[in-house]
Amino acid sequence: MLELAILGLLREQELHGYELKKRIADLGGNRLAISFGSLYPALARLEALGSVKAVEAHVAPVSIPMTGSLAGEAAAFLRKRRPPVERTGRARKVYGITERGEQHLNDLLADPSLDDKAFHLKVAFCRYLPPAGRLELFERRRAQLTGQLAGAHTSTRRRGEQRDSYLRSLREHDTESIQHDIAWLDRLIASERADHGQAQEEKS
Amino acid sequence: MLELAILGLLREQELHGYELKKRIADLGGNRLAISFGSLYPALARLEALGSVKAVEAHVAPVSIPMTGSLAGEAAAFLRKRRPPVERTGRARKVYGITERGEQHLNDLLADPSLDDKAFHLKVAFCRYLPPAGRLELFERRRAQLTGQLAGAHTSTRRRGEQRDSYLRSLREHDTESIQHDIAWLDRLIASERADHGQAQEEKS
DNA sequence: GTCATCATGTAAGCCGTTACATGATTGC
DNA sequence: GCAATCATGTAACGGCTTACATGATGAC
Repeated sequence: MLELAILGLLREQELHGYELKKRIADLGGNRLAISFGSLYPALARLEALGSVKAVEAHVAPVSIPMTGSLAGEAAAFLRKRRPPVERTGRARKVYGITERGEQHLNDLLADPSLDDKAFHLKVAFCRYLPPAGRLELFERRRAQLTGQLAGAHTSTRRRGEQRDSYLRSLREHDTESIQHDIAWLDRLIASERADHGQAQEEKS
Repeated sequence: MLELAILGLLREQELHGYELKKRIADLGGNRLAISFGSLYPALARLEALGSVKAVEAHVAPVSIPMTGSLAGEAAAFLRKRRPPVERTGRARKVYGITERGEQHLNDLLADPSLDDKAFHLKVAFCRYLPPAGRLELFERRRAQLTGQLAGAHTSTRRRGEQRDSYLRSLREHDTESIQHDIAWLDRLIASERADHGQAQEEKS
């Protein structure tokens, strides 16, 4: 979950831990906020796995031109030349995603777990999935939600349930929320299929 | 969280572990499902704390009349008299809430944490809260959600954000969902205030 | 000169999970 | 007789949190 968020964000741009934390938090209106105590060890883990590696910061708009790719040795040299005292607080470690990391991200996006948080993240990064993978993701989630809706129907009306207006209101609101989610998924699915159809046409 | 669910359910009726698990799961359309590996230790913990105690099952509509309180010794005796071979699978341990447990439940309902799951459970059992506590619960949640909405406004429009239609759609849908939640809370709050007003009138 | 913010990390602990072990009852 | 379901528990492990430790920079 955390790793999905990290890799997804790094895939777009190199970032250091502190910044990653902020981005992850606002990736889901604070619902996905995580602590440093889990972020830094996660980064270390990903680095050990080779999914991520520390790189020189070309963070400030222009610090050293750096025309695109500047291989590992040079980057490492530059990083070591200024351990303390720069222009920033305690030395930042800027991370970038590796090729292995991109594969790792693909794996995480494909994995079948679909709890609320995981699904949110997967949608946030589903642009990195092939169209078929996206469609499958949306449809799996849809099936899951319709299942929950069916469950709500049959489970309703236990003793008490009827008398307690709060519980009744809660269930009603839940049902509406799920239906709202399903309607949204249906729009996503429809537009995905439309794109797919278009792509097919262009091929022929 | 687990303890809140257990105490909330036991406050209404005595139940055994296996049944509790099912009830907890459908208290939130499977979003709150928990495993036995956390349920049974939690029950043991609550029993050790004196919030809950094992009682004789008067589970089948009428088994033994049991006029109200029948103290621990007798209950234990009855329970031990039939370890295997009854009418049920492996001997069930039926739990009931104690007075300490009711206090414990009140404490848990009052505690300030308000993540999605905790809030869901608190609403499910808010009938056990005094009217003022309910109102406070709803309003704290409302404030939290409006905060998230404000955050979404300012954080939008990072690089990429604009171009990625999935991320845009996700944020849009999130915003709608939160607004839907707030509207629901507003109805709850209004009706709570109406009840409160009525209660006040009746007093005078 | 002191406070807020930026920045990285470690250690202890909580709360939950999966996997395993056990066994009785019911229905086919 | 065998599988599904009911029923209770333990052990190992995972992922995240809080609290702590450290320190630099910039603003006032």
